[in-house]
Amino acid sequence: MEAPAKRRRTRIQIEKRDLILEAALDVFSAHGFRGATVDQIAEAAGMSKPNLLYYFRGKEDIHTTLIKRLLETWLAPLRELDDVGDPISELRSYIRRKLEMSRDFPRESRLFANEILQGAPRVKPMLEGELKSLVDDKAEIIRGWIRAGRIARTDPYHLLFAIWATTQHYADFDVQVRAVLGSKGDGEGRFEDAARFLERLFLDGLKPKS
Amino acid sequence: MEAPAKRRRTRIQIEKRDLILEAALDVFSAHGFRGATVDQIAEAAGMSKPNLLYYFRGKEDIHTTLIKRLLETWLAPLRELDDVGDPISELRSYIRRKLEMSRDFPRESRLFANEILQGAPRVKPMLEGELKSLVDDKAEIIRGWIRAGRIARTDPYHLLFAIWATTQHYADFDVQVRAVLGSKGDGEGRFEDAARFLERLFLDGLKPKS
DNA sequence: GCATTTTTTGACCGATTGGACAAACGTTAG
DNA sequence: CTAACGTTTGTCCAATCGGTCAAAAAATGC
Repeated sequence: MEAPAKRRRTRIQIEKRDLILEAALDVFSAHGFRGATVDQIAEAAGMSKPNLLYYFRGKEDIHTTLIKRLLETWLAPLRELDDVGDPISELRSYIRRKLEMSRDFPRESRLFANEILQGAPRVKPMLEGELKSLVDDKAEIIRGWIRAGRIARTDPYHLLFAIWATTQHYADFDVQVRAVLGSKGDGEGRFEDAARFLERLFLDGLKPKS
Repeated sequence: MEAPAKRRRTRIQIEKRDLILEAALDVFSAHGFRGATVDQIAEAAGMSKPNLLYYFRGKEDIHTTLIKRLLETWLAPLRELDDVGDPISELRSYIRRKLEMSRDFPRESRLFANEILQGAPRVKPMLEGELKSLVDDKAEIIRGWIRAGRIARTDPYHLLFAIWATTQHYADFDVQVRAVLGSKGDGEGRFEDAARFLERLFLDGLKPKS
């Protein structure tokens, strides 16, 4: 039979594809796209290379499938940001969720960082389309908060950039963070310290002047 | 004669080595170490591959030379941070200099980011040694400012992480920043906006409570 | 000038890469 | 049991990789 392109998927096909994507996430996030080899992924998934290529059309196919999946969970926290609640606690929980994602899904963060660093050859359209319009929406919400005097005057876009940068830093630059903190950064305490620090940094500076 | 290992360098050797390093910075920062090929670097430098390999022992040699050079300029701004002046203006100029480096040396920033993302295989010792002790020193200075009540109470390490993350973000995630800002981010105005935003973010939140 | 040294290159090499393929093996429905 | 379909693998291939080498070309010193 033909490779599983558009056809109905078997139970085995679903399981094996998941297994491969899990292994590929390990390898791609650790070595980048060019640095990763199909053999490495196959071995990490516990199967032979031709077997792996029975489930995916090729290296590129695995990578794009992985990134497509990642983007959904990656943008979820931002989607939840809305103006029904208190602005400060909305932003607080957004920062916290982003930091938790760096702690719980560092491989996904590094995979994304790698893609952007290389010039986003495979996701540029999504950045300019879906991401941009989502950010535009949320920036308008934040501007509304500013107009209503509920948070301090600030640039919504650069605010979001700063939140992304600071939270993802703990996943993407993990080696450096650990190296600098030394034994202090060994457990998971560095994430709690970071949470405390970032909350103070962003929120104390965003409260409306009283 | 043998390749230029320890021997005295000719005028041509100095010029060509610089030319190669310049080309290699382009290629490595755009594709990462594994993603870059010696042929690409040679072509970017306008010479044949064997000619390039006459000036450097190999791909690895080019990369380490490049990173060694980069680290000096990269840590310079942090070295200048001392406690002779006003804490707030010291931090302000540190943030500004780091942001200017992202604007003026984005390739260097991406080269470094790439290295860290891959687990810092070539600079881990430097991170745990030189960088850590430098940061420890500066953290002690910041703690002194806090004890003296000259800036607000905060975690010096995570403060530095946040400054690194936010400023380097504009170089490392440049494609994403441009995509989200759209036409607004076309010129160099985004750096001025970022400078204004970051200054407010860090310094308004760090002023001692009055 | 000429001899020596430095620089440049075309041709080549072994290793690794992503991928193709057909044959073998398992599984399942009648 | 058996035919049909799904799964797995050993083997192979062309392309690309980093790097070598000897010989030609250019520069340099006298």
